[in-house]
Amino acid sequence: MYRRIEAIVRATLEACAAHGLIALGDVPRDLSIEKPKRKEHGDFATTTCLTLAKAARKNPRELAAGFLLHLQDPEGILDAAEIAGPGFVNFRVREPVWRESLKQVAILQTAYGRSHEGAGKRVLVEFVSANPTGPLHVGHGRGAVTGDAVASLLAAVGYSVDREYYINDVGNQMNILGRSLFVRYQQLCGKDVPFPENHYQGGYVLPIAEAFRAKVGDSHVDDDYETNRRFFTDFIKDDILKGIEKDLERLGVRFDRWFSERSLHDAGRLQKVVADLEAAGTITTDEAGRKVFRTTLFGDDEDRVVIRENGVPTYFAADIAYHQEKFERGYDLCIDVWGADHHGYIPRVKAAVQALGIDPGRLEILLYQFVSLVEGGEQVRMSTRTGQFETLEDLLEDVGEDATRCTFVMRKSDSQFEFDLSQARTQSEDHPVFYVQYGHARLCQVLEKAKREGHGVPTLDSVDLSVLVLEEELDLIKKALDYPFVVSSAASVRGPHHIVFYLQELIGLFHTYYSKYAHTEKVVSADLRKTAARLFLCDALRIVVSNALALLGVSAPERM
RNA sequence: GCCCCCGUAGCUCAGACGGAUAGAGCCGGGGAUUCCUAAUCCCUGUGUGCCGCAGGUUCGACUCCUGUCGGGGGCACCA
Repeated sequence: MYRRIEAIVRATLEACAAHGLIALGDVPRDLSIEKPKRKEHGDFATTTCLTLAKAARKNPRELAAGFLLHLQDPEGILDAAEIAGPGFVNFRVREPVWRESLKQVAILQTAYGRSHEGAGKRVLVEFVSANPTGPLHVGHGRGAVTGDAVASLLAAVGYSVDREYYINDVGNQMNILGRSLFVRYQQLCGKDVPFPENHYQGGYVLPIAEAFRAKVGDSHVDDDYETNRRFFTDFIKDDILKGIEKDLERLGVRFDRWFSERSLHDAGRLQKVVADLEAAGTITTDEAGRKVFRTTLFGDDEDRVVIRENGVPTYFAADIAYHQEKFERGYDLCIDVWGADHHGYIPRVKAAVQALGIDPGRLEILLYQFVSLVEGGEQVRMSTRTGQFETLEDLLEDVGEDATRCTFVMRKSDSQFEFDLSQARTQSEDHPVFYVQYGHARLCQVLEKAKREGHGVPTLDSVDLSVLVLEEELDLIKKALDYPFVVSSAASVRGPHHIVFYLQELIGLFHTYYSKYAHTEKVVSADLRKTAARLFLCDALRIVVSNALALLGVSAPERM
């Protein structure tokens, strides 16, 4: 519907230009069709007459009058178009057009809401990518849900999307982790060794040490850790990764690929990319013998070391190679979902991408702000190293998968929010997600009941929607028809939270409708024409809600 | 010191490109169920929401610019 209004406005503007009212060159590409907040202002409104007034050197209202004079509505979908306020033009779409349009939902079914804006483009969303040094905590949950929902949104608007987890399985943290295992293992074997400072103290290491001992016995107690490092790090890393995968699976997050940083090292990609950039002159060797990437050439604050004096590459070096590798795989767009603590890292990665000859616009960094946990008014500090954190698993256990996902996805990712754990646990049954799910269940049960009484959802040709004359019914139709637009705009701003708000509004309208007419104009009644039309409407609503929930990764129960 | 994000109702948050009277949910009070699910609905609440504050741009600013205050985060040869 939005598109049809846009077409009318554009055609009208062209007609205006033909009559010399405005210059065609002044017509913006984006016509700013909006939905008025107030119902009296009609179904759609445009502000183009206000914006064009200046260039046309005309009074906005006068221009709007000219606009109406040349109104192009060949399909005759408009009921009214009028000037309002300083120069708005409000449109009211004919009711039969609205009703008829509802058939789109039934025609498209699960494809309703999808579009082709991203058709032919491949995008890679890389997210979570938490170091495999401990279980996922609540903060990671936000990154996981955000990344997953954004990926789904992009897929819904036609992109071919892959989800990827980058495993930082190289470096000092791995080393410390391996030693944490080693020492715990030694302690289990009865050896009195102190637990080193700054190592992973979390309780989760103990069962891993036990499993390790169960597997290898006491034979490695006296190993020299340094020479046997890989043995320990691999064991604990694999174990932790398995746990991470399990938590994510439970959250409904599945990756197409788990990409190991080590594989980049093993394939010699770091050396290669460094050599290439050296040849290009963007990496130079300094007086101390370090190789430095001159990211300042691309707008970074300072140059960044990629190969240390001792020849060991930095994490950044791996990241350059990783991004190069990602783009080489043929993605048109790469989205990295990072916690806000990494924001300082953006300029150098952008610089790297640019130095590699890739348009930095093809790399998008989506930051999500931290979740600050509050328990009974007290701030809960989180640290993997000290083992103090609320795990994602516990949260899932306490509040459930759907509420957890919804909690994260209903907030704009770049706003910080306070998560009250005690409140989340005690009030989990009041969560907005259930409001929406209940609405879905209610729709299903109405359809179910109708079926039991011999009323199926009518076919497209047989249904007569003209009997849907109640104001609430038209409101519902309009809202349902808004869905594709909501999906596109949510996708373009990478903001899945818009879907949640939309769902609440849609379901709210339905609950109101349902309750208001529970005694008078029920869906299933003796009036067969009304019953058929209303079942058609309910089924359309069910489709919209179910599609939207699927997009968010939240289940759509048929009964509750 | 420099950089990034946030600041909207008592609380948690929306507010798409600058537009008409800035919205939800939660919380408090009252009511609705012989009838498609009451995990729902309806009414209502104290609060004149100085949209953190002060300027600026504009016909018009919660939205854009500058400054300022408050909160969070960053400023590694850690990942």
